[in-house]
Amino acid sequence: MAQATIRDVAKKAEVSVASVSRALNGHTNVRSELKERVETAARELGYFPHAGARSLSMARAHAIGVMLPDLHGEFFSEVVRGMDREASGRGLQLLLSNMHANPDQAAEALRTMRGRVDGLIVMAPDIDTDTLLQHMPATLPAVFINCHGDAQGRAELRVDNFAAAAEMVAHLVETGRRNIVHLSGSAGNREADERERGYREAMRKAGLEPRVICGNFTETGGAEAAAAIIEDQKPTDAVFAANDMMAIGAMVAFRDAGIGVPQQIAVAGFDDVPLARLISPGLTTMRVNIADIGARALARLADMIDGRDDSEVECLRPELIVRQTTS
Amino acid sequence: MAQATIRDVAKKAEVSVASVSRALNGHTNVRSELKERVETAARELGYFPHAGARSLSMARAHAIGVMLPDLHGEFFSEVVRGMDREASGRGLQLLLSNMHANPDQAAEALRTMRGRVDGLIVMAPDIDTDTLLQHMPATLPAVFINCHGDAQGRAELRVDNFAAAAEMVAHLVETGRRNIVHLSGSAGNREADERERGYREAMRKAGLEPRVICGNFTETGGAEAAAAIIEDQKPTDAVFAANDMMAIGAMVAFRDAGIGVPQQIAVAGFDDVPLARLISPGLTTMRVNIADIGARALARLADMIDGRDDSEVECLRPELIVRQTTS
DNA sequence: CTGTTAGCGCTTTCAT
DNA sequence: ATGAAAGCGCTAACAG
Repeated sequence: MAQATIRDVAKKAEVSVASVSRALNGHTNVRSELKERVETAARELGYFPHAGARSLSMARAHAIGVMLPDLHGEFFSEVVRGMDREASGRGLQLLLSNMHANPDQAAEALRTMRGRVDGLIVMAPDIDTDTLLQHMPATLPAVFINCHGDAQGRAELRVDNFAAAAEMVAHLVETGRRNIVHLSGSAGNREADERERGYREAMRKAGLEPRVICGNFTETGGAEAAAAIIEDQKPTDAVFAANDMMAIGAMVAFRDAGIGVPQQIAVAGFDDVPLARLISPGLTTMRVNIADIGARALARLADMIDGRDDSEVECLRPELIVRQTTS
Repeated sequence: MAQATIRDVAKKAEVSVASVSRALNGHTNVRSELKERVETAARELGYFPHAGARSLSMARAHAIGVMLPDLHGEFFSEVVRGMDREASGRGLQLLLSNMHANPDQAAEALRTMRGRVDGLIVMAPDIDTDTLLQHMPATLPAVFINCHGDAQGRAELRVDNFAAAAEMVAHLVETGRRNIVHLSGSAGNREADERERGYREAMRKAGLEPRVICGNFTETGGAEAAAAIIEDQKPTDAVFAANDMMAIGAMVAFRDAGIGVPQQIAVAGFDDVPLARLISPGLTTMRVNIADIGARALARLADMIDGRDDSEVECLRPELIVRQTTS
């Protein structure tokens, strides 16, 4: 036998479907005797309301669509955890869609969200925002995280890579470093560019000469850069890598070459991956609070769904984590 | 203006809604001239089909409900990644629900899944399966992962924690360890219990005295346990933690205390989270292929939804990964 | 307080 | 090949 419907319950309790609906949804205008009869009938039939039908009728899905790229490890779980933190309190569920950097797949996923969710959180650093917007209803509330391109007035959330990188440089300068080399991230990557820009700006402000070595966000790249620095022989007392993995690669390479970290060369990264505090010496880095990004995105989206307009571009500021001290 | 509906498209294209439905869903019995008219109208109106209405009408949601406990980090992302791997190819989306070890919340989450998903994957090590079953439609296909209690003939997937833990202990004994302490997981957690049972059994078999410190699956817990071991001064040459994060916490604590790992104390974990091989020294552990669990659960569920019966209890056996050698 | 009825937006017979 | 109409399971006026 198929699942019991509200009509089956109504028949069994000898009332109308409207009364069943009222009774089960805790409306006050139902005699308690009737309410009890309905509850008994529902229990006996193993009845569960059909959330799909419910949301069609109420024009409210109580779900948020979440589009994420093929994220690895911590990052993925943290961002989802942050969303969940805000969602569960609001009675919202998360409909997940990983899009594997494939625009067609992403478009398809976006389309199938319509009518199942009340809003969308989209994180698609590799896909042009324009393309995405073409595949989602214009009236569907949405928040874009670190998007690529013009969000056309949609709500946005991004990480303030520029300011954060500048803050790191300022910190290094403050602790007496002068010859600070920047290991940049992959060319063309938006985050990498912003971090480099922050570095250059802060160096300029401090009256120091910038020196940039091109990297690629990998541990190996960090090691190679370290080798180049050693080879080069130019005076260097700090390396600021565009992410932690490069920083770690460089740090290990320096250590292997007998260079004291941080005594001779301080090494700083960006992200605060878990490994950053587990390695020794700890890595000074900028903590991007990933869970907060998810939480914030969801909170804003929930507000939009409740009718509050929002087309702001909000910037989350990473936090400086000092783990290398030259005492 | 609200979102365009199929009726708006029909009106604009001057055809019936039935034709619009047929045209847009690629049915063959539509004149191409008409089909084109419909597509144009849809485009001009910015029409996107309402997936919710669609699934009500077709009695098929093309979504899977996923109930997970409040998993930390890697584990969470890996299991979801595995599910996604199988789901996206089948055109299924994942509706996520984290239940925070709270049975009431879990029950509520389960109820709201009815009518939005075609099946359920439930992983709730802390909650009695009986309770869970009471809150889900009897006819809804479901796969239980590592559930706690009698699944009453429902499809099950579990990890052979008992045998795996025993294998780890045997390995430690084989490499000369004798005073092996077990850091247990959260009390009442089924996996934790099974791993402890495997430990005790293997110790008994080896004629060794078991020693268990209660943990909680967290890195901090591991660190605290290590402190207790150091404090305690009882001879200890190996620590087998019920999961990797505790093992890592303990390892770092030992290192900070100047204790050689693995020379003085070998540390072993369970799970093989990605971090386990990045940390130094590497962590000897039991590899639970987490992504595979998710993938397997989803594959079985998809089969059930397609009508294939399944009430099997499938056991996945973790694999020993040796990274610490005492040479 | 309770029942009747008209949708929510779509698919799918059943006619034509 | 196309249209009219009857649902899918529920909620929400609108009457009484």
